[in-house]
Amino acid sequence: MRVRNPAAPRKRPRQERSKATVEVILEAAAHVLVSSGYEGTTTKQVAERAGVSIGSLYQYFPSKEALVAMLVERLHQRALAILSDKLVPHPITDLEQEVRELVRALVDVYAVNPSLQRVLLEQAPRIGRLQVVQEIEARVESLVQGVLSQNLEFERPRNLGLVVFIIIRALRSAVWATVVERPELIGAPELVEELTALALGYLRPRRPLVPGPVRAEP
Amino acid sequence: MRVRNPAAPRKRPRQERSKATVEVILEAAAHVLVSSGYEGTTTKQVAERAGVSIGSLYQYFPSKEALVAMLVERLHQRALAILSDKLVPHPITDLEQEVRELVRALVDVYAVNPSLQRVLLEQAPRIGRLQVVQEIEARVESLVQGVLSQNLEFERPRNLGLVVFIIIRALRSAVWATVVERPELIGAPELVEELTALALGYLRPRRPLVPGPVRAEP
Amino acid sequence: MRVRNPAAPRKRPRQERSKATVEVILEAAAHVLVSSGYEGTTTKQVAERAGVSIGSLYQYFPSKEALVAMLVERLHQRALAILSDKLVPHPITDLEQEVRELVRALVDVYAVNPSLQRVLLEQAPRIGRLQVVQEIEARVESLVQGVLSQNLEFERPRNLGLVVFIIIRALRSAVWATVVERPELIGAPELVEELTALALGYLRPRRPLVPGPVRAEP
Amino acid sequence: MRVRNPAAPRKRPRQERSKATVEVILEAAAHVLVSSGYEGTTTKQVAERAGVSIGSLYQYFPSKEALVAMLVERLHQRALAILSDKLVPHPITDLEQEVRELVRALVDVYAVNPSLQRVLLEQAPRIGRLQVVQEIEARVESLVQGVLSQNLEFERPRNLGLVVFIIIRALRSAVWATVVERPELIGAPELVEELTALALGYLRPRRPLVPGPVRAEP
DNA sequence: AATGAATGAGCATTCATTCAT
DNA sequence: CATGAATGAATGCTCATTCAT
Repeated sequence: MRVRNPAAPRKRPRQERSKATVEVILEAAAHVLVSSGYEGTTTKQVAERAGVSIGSLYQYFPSKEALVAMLVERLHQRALAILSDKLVPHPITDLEQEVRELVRALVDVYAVNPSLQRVLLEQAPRIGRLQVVQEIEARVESLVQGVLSQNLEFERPRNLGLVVFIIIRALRSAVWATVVERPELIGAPELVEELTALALGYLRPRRPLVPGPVRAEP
Repeated sequence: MRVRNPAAPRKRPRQERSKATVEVILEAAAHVLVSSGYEGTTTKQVAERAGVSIGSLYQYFPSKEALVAMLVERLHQRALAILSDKLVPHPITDLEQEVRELVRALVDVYAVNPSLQRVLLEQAPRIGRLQVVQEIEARVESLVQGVLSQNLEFERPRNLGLVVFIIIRALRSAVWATVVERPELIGAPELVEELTALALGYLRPRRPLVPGPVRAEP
Repeated sequence: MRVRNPAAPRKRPRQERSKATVEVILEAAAHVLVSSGYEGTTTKQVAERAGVSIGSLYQYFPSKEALVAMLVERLHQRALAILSDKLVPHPITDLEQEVRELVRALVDVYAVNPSLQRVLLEQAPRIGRLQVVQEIEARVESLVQGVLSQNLEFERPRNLGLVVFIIIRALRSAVWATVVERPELIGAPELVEELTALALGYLRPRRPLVPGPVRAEP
Repeated sequence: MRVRNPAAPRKRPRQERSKATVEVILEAAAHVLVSSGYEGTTTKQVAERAGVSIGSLYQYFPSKEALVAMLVERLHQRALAILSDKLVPHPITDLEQEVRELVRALVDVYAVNPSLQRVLLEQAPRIGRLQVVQEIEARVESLVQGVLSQNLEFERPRNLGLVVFIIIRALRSAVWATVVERPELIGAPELVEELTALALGYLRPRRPLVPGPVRAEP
């Protein structure tokens, strides 16, 4: 009766050689996943590309799933680190500027190895729906809702939950699509401006959030 | 040894019985794909569910890939049919109403058998990137651009291509996410209103597109 | 979730070709099991020896275990058929003759392909402890006990259950050992005589079971 | 590529520490063999349970087979030690008593760690047919034959070799079966009596072996 | 000696596809 | 045209064994 959780790394490597091997395997896995997709990726391919034996791969990752799970976990830890700073509840003094920065952070998150993210998030079965992922999704949503609820007032009654749901999906997908289909736009100020306009135009608060010179358009 | 293009249907069935068999196989394939995912689907399962022999399946589809490709093609043809009506170049008299209807059409497109669309669009490797699909994508984009370029004038200079790219991705993903994650909202007028607001807020033309009473908010 | 019983044959072959394939596979399996032992037997070896592809083997037997289980079942069905006739409860008129015949039947059972029986009964994990086997063991024991309890009277009080347990093991192992270690003795009347003497000497009833000429030794 | 005889221990440990390590490994091996069977036992498991590295295990045993062989050898040496005392050729004065003691010795031999004996004798491939084992088998057989030939006279002409062969197998298997299937009977005087009866009833000499009071039953 | 990371042949099993009937 | 038996390359994974440290 082997009941080990197949998505847990087999051992925490302590020695240098081990750590290096783990890294080399993870890098190879990322590469192969990108070029072959989840199902198309074989542990043998990964081992070969990593320049280690198939046995070594299984020394550190008890299954193909565990290998991919480790990659997914790393990905999300990085994403969370980038986003959580900006999403700490706080009074907003300049909505436009804050949205702009959030958009920039979002672009940063998705701009790193998007092909890998695609495979990991879309194709990897269940793994993409991992605990960590769910948590982060929910957390981002509630952070955004928290920030908005304390700082916005709409012209008409709106379901804030739905607004948050929509704005997150809209922004994320627009960024995502840009990264995948128009990578040359990454880093262009124009992209950030347009996405900021998308968000602000949608939120469209009743009155300027900051006292200041009257603006033609709130 | 694959020598033929494996994504082309082996024959155009002309006889009634053949046509029926093809339909029955496609239905079975759709069903199995939804319940087992792309890689989890076996041609044998499909043949069994269709009530035909595996040999017959291969009579009509030279490969598993061709079978799935046929399904993808039909999906996109249906989507195109739904959308193209609304996207014929024409002078816009009521932007808000047109956008609302486009949003409704979009919801209609994605609300039909989303589980199947999910499998077909997300999991099926390369097939999702089929020629037909690319063409339809491009066509929708150019239709939207055509409509907008003849009817909109922005407050500030904007890259219309980028605007179209972004608005399409934003709307499409928001609809898609709703279908997948909040299916109970499908059909709710609230959803259509919010998505319409998303689009209009982003486009935000300088002045009302139609002569009429001055509105506080364009 | 595949929960098929792995020891059940995958299909009941109805067609001639199938039946022949099954037989050819079972023969090959028996051969390989004898020469390589249970663990040493690979499905590939079996398929090769049978002259069929590995895929065909799995068409008829869903696992290595199922393949061996089928062999075990056949073995025991044959054994039971041979023994059950002699063990129907009945009044014994000539104990010596009956024991002699039972011994002959026992020799017959174990004389057929003993090497295979050895592998199947000793090495095959759990399979050897299959339902059928347990049932047959118990049935033989109770049949023997039934026959003896109605026909024997001992000089001293004895635990009949233990007597039956011992006599069955002693006889069976002696036969078994002969088959394995002294196969040339199979069929020799001498062997049957000695084994009969072993059984009768152990049972040693108080008085002759049949009226007849006085015998020096009861 | 195995070049050395894989069943020979790699070195004769001379130092205390080495000897202790060997013992600890053997104990661990015994334990793991019992709980996992021969094929289920991995050298890694054994090393871990022994608290030594896998490298150290291979320092003392060149192969898994050699490790098991050492255990088998020890088992048989112990058995031989127990039995050979009773089997030194000597004039028999009280056959019944001698047989009884031999039976007791036999029970002692098999009653110690029967689970391990089972694995070692039944499952371990070929190892069970080791040279040492064969020798011991033959020696016991000849010892028994020696004792009997000098002390017994049968009513009818019998093949003494066959008699010895049968009685050894019958007794041994009955004891073995008891140990495995009815362990609660080990140590019960009843068991020894029945097995003694089995042996005496089979040998059934023409006349009492010792002068003394006439007995109703030899 | 001791360690444990690394090795890789080998295994049971699956499934898209072919082709004789 | 239909059938389904047959095919066999390919996969994830194990474990006895080696060898650099």
